[in-house]
Amino acid sequence: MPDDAGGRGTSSRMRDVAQRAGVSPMTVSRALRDPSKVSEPVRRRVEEAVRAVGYVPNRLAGNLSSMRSNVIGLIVPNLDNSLYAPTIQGVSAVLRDSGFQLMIADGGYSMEGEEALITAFLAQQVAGLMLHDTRHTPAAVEMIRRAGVPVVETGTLVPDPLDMAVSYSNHDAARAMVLHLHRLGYRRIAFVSLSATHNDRSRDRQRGFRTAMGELGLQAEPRLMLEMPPGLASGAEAVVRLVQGEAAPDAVFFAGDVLAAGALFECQRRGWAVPGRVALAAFDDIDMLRHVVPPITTLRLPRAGIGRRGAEVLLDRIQGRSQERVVVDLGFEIIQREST
Amino acid sequence: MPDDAGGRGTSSRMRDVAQRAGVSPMTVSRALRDPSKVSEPVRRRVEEAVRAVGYVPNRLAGNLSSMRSNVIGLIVPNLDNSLYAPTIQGVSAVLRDSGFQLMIADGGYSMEGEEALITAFLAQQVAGLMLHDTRHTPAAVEMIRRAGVPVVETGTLVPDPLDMAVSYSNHDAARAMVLHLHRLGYRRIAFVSLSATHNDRSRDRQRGFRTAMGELGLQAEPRLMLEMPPGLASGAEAVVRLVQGEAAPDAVFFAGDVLAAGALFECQRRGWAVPGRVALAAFDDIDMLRHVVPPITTLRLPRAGIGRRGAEVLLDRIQGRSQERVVVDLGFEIIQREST
DNA sequence: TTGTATGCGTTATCAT
DNA sequence: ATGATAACGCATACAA
Repeated sequence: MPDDAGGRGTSSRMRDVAQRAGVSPMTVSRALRDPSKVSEPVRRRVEEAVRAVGYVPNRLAGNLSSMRSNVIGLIVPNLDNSLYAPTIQGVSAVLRDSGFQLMIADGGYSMEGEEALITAFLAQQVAGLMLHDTRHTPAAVEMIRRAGVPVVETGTLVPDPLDMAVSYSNHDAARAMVLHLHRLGYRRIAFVSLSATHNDRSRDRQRGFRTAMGELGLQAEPRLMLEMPPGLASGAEAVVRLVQGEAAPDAVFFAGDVLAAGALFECQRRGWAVPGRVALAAFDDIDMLRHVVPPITTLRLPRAGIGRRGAEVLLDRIQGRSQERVVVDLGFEIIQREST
Repeated sequence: MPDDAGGRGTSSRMRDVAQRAGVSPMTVSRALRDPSKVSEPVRRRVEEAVRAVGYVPNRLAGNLSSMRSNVIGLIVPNLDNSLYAPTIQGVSAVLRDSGFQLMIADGGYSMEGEEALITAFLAQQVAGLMLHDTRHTPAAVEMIRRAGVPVVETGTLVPDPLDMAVSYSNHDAARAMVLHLHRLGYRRIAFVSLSATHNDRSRDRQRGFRTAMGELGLQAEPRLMLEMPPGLASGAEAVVRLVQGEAAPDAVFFAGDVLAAGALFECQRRGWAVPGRVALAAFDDIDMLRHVVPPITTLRLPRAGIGRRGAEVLLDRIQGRSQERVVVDLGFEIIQREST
């Protein structure tokens, strides 16, 4: 239907614009990047020529020539999961009017996967990196160091970030929820999380749980600590196993929103009163947890803020507004609802 | 902590590798891109030199020189919403081992926003574009045509795609659900969707609803057709307004999973039997709908498949395996559950 | 204010 | 099988 006969379009270059405007390519370059550096009539002629030939600058060439880059690379463990949507959205919002573009990939919960992506992103000459994971292969660390690109780690607050960090403490958040449950009167508190093997967030949350239980002089019984695969069904299975087990807990703390929701739905199906039969608490405040019956007590994490602030500190460094290697703790909130 | 004294790292170039291996840069280039074109000993020396200097190729320079690109641009209306997560994941999975990178941005439900992003992506010299929206500004269409980049539109099946299309028919899906509800015995069917003004999917679903009602000889009463903002709360509000209105429906079809879930939770709160007092049907099968009580009847859409297949047809064209301008209908399924 | 020469790091092309 | 040379499209540095 288009009249290009199926062939590849032939995009115009700066030279074409220059000819049409009766100036040199260099003047076109200036007129486009800093109009104030060019006389008014020339500026107008260039603008007109740009429109006339439908000129779209080639940023590859521009970036190569200027030794700069307008691309930010973001690596998350997983894209299927909606968990990172708010973070990505936050990054995207900050980048939108900055002239920077966002390159995204998922590393699949493996350090090797992440390393491959870091290589690819560095090859792409990204101006900065945002990494959700906080554990990396030595090779990845070495590459990043050599390349000298600014990096923000966002998954959890670590004592020794690669470069910068913007996050919250998974350890402290988990600990805080346990203390909260204790204040509410719960004593036999169970903990359900995803596997900690390949996930530093889960690991930190487990540690936080143990820390709190220790502080309270309570037992962190192995029978009451479960690791489950992701998904609503896992939450359902976990709550059944715990409540019907020998050492039934009075509260179950799920280190994941989806797990908690799955557990609640299972309780609804079985007619188990929440929190009468068992109290439920979650980690991460997705909208759903507020609307289910009963609404679920949870931790509100700064997901979108991490994206926004992360992108901001990265741009600050890239654009030379700051040399600092900041570490930002965006904190968390406990949202007490009717499930506890 | 790193010993680079805070300075930008100085990455090695092909020339450095070449010197170390005692060959010309051109030989290094060949050794890296097509090892079979180089002698065995040279290949080994190059590999060793690459490792020794920690060489990471500069794909910007490579792309510029070869007039090719290894970047795919994806524009979705929204990133906050988890709706597009499976699609993005599908694209990402196909691209993972292809050597292509994914650039993502959100256009914010506006054609102007999309146009700006298309410009930015073309400036970035993307090899192909995936657009979720199927309506575009004339300027955007013209730019794409001139650039000659392959494009896949994924939001809904349209009669005249820009280039290629991989999707399902929102119209047919909505129609099918209405016919399904009718077969189940429902006659007063209400329809709740997002605003159709800036969303071609919503518009198609509304049309599908009207088509079906017409075919059934039923009234598509304006009182029973609501447009709501997104969110669980909207679904709750909608179901209350409808059920407590003068013309209470026996079934409400929500053109959105979140709206339907919000409605169900509201029914739970009010003790309204579902489907006794009112039946609920949804559009889009998120995991949650299967686990709530009662599970909600819905349409299963090929979200991930759209991402996968879309990326595949794009790569086929980019890599010259196909010249065809395919249009792929991935269909949909009705999932009958207990809410209807 | 504008233009000229040169280079960014790689690959295409043509030689050897 | 390997190398020399010339682009790719633009921006830096300097000259006019």
